[in-house]
Amino acid sequence: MIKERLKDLISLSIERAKAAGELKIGEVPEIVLERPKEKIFGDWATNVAMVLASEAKLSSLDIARTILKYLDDKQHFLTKVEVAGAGFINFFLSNRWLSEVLKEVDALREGYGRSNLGQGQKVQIEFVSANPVGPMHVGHGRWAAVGDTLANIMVALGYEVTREFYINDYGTQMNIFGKSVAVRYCQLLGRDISFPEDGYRGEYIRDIAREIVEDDGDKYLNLSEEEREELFRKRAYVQVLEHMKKVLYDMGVDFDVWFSESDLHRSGAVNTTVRELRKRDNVYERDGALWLETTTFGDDKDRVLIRESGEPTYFAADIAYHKNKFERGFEKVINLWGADHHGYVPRMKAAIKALGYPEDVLEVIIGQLVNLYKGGEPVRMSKRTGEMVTLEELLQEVGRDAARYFFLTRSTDSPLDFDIELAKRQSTENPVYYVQYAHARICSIMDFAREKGITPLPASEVDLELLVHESELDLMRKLAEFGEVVERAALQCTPHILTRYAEDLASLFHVFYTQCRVISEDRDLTQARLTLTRCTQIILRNVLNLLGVSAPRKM
RNA sequence: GCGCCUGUAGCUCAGUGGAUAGAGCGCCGGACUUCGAAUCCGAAGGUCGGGGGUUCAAGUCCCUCCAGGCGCACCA
Repeated sequence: MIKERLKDLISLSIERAKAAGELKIGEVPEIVLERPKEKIFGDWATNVAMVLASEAKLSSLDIARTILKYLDDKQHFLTKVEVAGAGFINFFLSNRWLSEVLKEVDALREGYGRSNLGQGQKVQIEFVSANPVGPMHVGHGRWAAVGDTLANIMVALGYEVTREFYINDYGTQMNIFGKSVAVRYCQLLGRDISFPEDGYRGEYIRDIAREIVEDDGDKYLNLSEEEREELFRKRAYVQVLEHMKKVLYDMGVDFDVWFSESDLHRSGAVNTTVRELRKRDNVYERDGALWLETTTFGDDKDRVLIRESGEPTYFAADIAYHKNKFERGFEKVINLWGADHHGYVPRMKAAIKALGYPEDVLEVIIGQLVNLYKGGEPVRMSKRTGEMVTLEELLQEVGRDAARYFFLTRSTDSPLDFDIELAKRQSTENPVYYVQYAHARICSIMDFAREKGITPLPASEVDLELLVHESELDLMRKLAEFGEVVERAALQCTPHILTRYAEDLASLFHVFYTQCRVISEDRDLTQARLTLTRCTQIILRNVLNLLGVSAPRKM
């Protein structure tokens, strides 16, 4: 890596200056190299002179000049080094290293951008985990896109990733769900009973009931209320779950594990977990309930594990779930939760500590909510009235590529305003089409070359030093950044930076295309530019692939 | 009241403690006899919510205030 070579070069220079008595400092600090925002400041810059200023009791400019004086570029991969601004040292690399980048891209293809950073570390990413009592909303779509993309990125970096969906198929809401379907069923068959106050009022409940009537008629009318509710709960649950799987699959998300909360109760895992917490002496009884002392591990109040009624809480099951995750050997567990659950984080972390696991094996990404708009007007959504736009409808309206891409353009810390009208109306100006257009354009150029009887040569046989135009160099520099961007997206859990990268890359290609003719009479230059074009195509595909967005040949 | 997130161009948002704060959309003006004009070029547009502090350097870190969102269950 060029960056490491530069660092060594700088360290060495500082050592020499020290030895010569021109810099009176202790240890040579960690050399920080950054990519300047402005290319007039070179390919890389370091702030080390400014960092040393106070210690060496010299102006940062003087230090920078001293470092420069002792810099020894034996290999001549630098074309220029300068001191600038408040004491930056800017490094300008020869264009040869950019040619090397093209050769690497061309050789590695879809492997470019991948690495073994993760070293096979076992990571579990739990996301979406929507309650199986109704259709998913657009917020779930955001977590689906973010979680799946993060998983793609981590897989590319050599982590062993499991995508997991936790099914909350237990507890009061499931009972209410069964009851809601049962009441609608009876109503459809002419019984005059009122709908429960806390029931799910969505139209989909009626649809499910109607299907049951169509399939089996009135044969469940004679069952007891309890029997009917239980039967319908199971039947409706399966239907809802299958539907969620289908919608997520249509969105390109394929979970490895669908983990049932009920199983934790059935298998006794919840009881075992509570017993272990008891054994560790972190629980106590009060008001007839069993409490976990989460406050000793950073929570602001203690939490109930077993209710007065003897039923374990959702929290107790969730602790058992996380214990199960660690028992399965995951070294890192990432949960994506909506902002409406952020208050839950300290208690979950506390529970993990209470079980004796280190706190940082669990990382919770809190994603802000999605606000839906239609033509500038907010769309009111309410679970109670059942008035909502489902993820399925959104996908049908705007399409998978646009939906995924849109969900990934913003930081998870920012709420996402999703205007359906806008997304549809702007469909041709949507950034996703901008990026895809660049790819389609490249495909078209490659076809054109073939029609002209030109066979593109491998990068290693092409004179890439011919690529000297500003737009060519800019494009190559952007290609060179890809690996770092992918790594940063993984380490900071910020998949959205990939969409920005994709747009930058597409933009630089469009500029290059406008300013440089790819296929011309100059055979060597044509080959060089075809190589650059092909490498751009490869990276566009790689980044779109990570985002789960298609790279069309034609649009 | 307490906690978390947010506040950056007309709008929607980027911005790993560094140099002249960026992009898309919108608005205005240009560019197709030649590889895809779903493109490109140019112009306009900013007290980075306010005030303190840390630092050689703050949109970024700390404190405080203001505004908005979301939480604060023996619900899930």
